[in-house]
This record gives sequence, C-alpha cells and structure tokens, in this order.
Amino acid sequence: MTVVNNEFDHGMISAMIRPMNKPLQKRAIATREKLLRTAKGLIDKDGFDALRVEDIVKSAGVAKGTFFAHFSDKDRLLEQIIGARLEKILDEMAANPAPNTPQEFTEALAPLISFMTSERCVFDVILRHSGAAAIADIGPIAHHLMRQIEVFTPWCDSGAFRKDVAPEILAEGIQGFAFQAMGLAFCAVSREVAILDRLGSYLSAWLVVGEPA
Amino acid sequence: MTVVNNEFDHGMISAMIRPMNKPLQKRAIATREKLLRTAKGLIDKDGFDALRVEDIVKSAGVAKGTFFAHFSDKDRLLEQIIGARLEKILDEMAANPAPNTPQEFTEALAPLISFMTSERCVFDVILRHSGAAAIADIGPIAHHLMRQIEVFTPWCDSGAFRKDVAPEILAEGIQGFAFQAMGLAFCAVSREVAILDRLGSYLSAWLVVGEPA
DNA sequence: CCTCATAATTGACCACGGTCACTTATTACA
DNA sequence: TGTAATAAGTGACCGTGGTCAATTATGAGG
Repeated sequence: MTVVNNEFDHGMISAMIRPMNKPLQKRAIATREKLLRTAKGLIDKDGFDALRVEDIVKSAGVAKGTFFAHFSDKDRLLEQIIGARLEKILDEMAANPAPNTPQEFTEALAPLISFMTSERCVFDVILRHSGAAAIADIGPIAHHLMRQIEVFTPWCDSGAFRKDVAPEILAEGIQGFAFQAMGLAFCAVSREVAILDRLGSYLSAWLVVGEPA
Repeated sequence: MTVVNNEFDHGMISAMIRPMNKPLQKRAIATREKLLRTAKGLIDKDGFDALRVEDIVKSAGVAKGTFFAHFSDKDRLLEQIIGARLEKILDEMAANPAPNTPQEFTEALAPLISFMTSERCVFDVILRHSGAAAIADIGPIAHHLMRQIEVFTPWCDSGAFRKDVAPEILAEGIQGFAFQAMGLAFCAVSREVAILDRLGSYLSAWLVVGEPA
C-alpha cells in the first residue's frame, strides 16, 4: 500500500537522475526518513498549504540541497505523503460493504472527497499527478487513482447499476464525475455538502438508466 | 481576494473587483491594453509556459508594480487571454451543425481539447479556475465553462442521445469526461489521439443506452 | 589500516512571482 | 489657474522553490 518502491529504490534514487540501481547508503536512508517524518509532523501541525521546504530542512537539521537530493521537487515529497493518506482511506473504504445505489456510492466516496478537498494544495497536487498514462514514472498518486478504479469496478459490477456499459468504464466515469464535482465546488461557499449533492445527481444519471423524460 | 479595498487601494489593483464604479483614467486603460497586447505577442512567440511577468513589463516599458496594479496576479492575466481564446473556439464550434452521435460529439470537442492541452500551463490555469460555483467573482474561464454547458445542452437535446437524463446533466457530464480524459492523458506519450479515443468511449457510454452486456 | 572512487551533503546563489512605501500625473473645484 | 485629493506608476525588496560547484563521509579493494 505504501509506495511500492522496489527493493532497489529506497528513495532518492528515483528522485534523482540516477542511471542504474545503485544501493543506498544507510545514512541516506536515515536522512530521507527524517525528512519525511519531519514533513509529516509539520503538516499535522499547520496543514499542507503552509508547508515550506525551508521549514522542513531547518526542522530536520539538514541543508536545502539535501532535500532536493532526495526529492526532485516539493511535489515529489507531497506525492509520497498524500499518496499514502489516499491509500489508507481507500483501504478503509474497501473494507466496507459495496454500495448498491448511487446514493450509497456517493456516501462511500465521501471520505476520499473530504480529504482531497481539505486543502487547496492537496487538490492541486492530486490534479497535477492525475496523468496516469505516463507509463514511465507512475507515482503514488497516479497509482492510487488506478487502484480506485480497481476498487470501484467490482462495486459497479455487483451493485444495482446499469449493465449496458463495462464496469471499468462506469468506474472511470465515477472518478471523472468526482473530479468534476470537486473542481466545480472548490471555490464555492458551501463546500462539502454541495460537492456530494452534485456528485449524487451525476452518479444517479450515470449509474442507472431511467425512463425517457 | 485582492487585499486592498480601502482608500489606500491605489491603482486599479482590483479594477475588476472594485466594489463601486470608479472611473478609469484613460492612461490606465492604455497601460492595461499595452500589457495585454505585449503579453499576447510574447505568447505567440514563445508560448504560454515561457511567459514571464518580468518579460512582459520590460517589453511593455512599465514597472513591475504596474503589472500587479492591473492584474492582481499572473493568473488573472492568463485568465483573460486564455478565456478569450476559448470563447473564440467555442464560437466556431457553435457555428457548426450539432453532432448527432457520440463520435461526432467527440470530434466536435476536438478543437477545444486541442487548445486546452496544448501547454501544461494552459490546462493548469483552466483547472484552477474551473470552480464556477463561486458566485462572487466569475472570471472569463469560469464563464466560458458555463457557456460550454449552454452550447452542449441543446446538442444533447437534439441529437440521438439518451432521453432519460436531463440534457443539462448530460452536458455537464461531457465536460467532466473531457477533463477526465485530458487529465489522464496529459502525461502520456501519444497525446491527442489517445485523449480523443478515451473521450469517445466515455461519451459513447454516457450518451446512449445500450443492451445489457 | 590506508586509499581513493563515489555517494551524500552543504549553503551560497538564482529565478520568478508578488509587495509596498514612495513619486508623479490627473482631476475636481475654488 | 492654483491647489488639494486621489489615481497611476515606480523599483527596490521579499519569500520561496530550486541549482550546483565545492566539500565531507562512506565503503570496497589492496
């Protein structure tokens, strides 16, 4: 569930332009871990939006250059942390019973949506990394979005939903509607309620086929 | 959002956000026009991604502060320019005959998608301003996205598409799928083709109801 | 235990968006 | 036309993400 780094990639490797799989010295592993731990601490204290690289390195007691030796940019660090949180939320969702109606589906998605829209920078980072088609470097967030589809697909298949469309397509559509709803509602005054309402009506239309109006 | 709304608000800082009708001096109008014209010229030459505020002001022969007196931030300038281009594209689309199949719909969307994904920063700016729900300050891009719905809705109504869902919902769904397809494909190697292919299968599923598989 | 190739780290430095106290131009009106 | 009020414009300066040549620590082979 965490980042699925392969055994050779203990960290900075992928971040840097390293040609081959060179083993990491344990000093480096410790430094990387310390940076991640420190960043998480600062986020817990002040939130994602307020996170500054300078604060991280000061707090961790390393130089700025060290940070960028471990994470090619700030986004890469955020990707790790946000990706891990998304995975945790998805794990909990997957443990619940599958939804059987559009309304239940919407409710099931609520925890994910709540986190994704909790701070502007979280949503932005996720959007920025939602390009999953890059076969080259699939990061934690792109990976998570693919896992969402894997979780939603059997739900689409087992629930009381339309069967004229492949469940994978239904699942991808749900993800698209969720982003649409989050994007549209992000600047709104009434936040979460409006998002879920909007998403609910999308999913009703998407998941079931009604009578011609 | 612009910080200053009080009497110390020199400059049209909030030209567009200003609470009351403050008449603009024509010197200011000329300056603003010059900034826009210069920016467009630089964009035509080097693209959106390469645009730098410093280059604009240098090229326009004004101070940096002047820029930010006219546009509260760089995004606001980009919003104007990108919004205008989107509107032009949509005008041309609206002049064409309405699509009658999901495939035709996809093709009709191609010019818009092509521009939106032409440069990373264009897509990012559009995403950032896609929050249309903010009744307060609807910018050109949010306005355009609403106009998209207005254009797509009658198409959904008149075409050979499902009638069990209100055409407005269909239209909003199409917009959502388009963003989904663009986001997913943005990092991909094979660009535009993949986007349109993906969008095509979304729209086929969304716009028509088939036989249960 | 040395040596040396190279992994890891450092911090001064840069790019670029954005700010603000101040100067200059315009306008309202006496 | 003179002058006060305020709109417009200025540029030195800042915050923050990111770079890189130089420096120090590590560890494999002698």
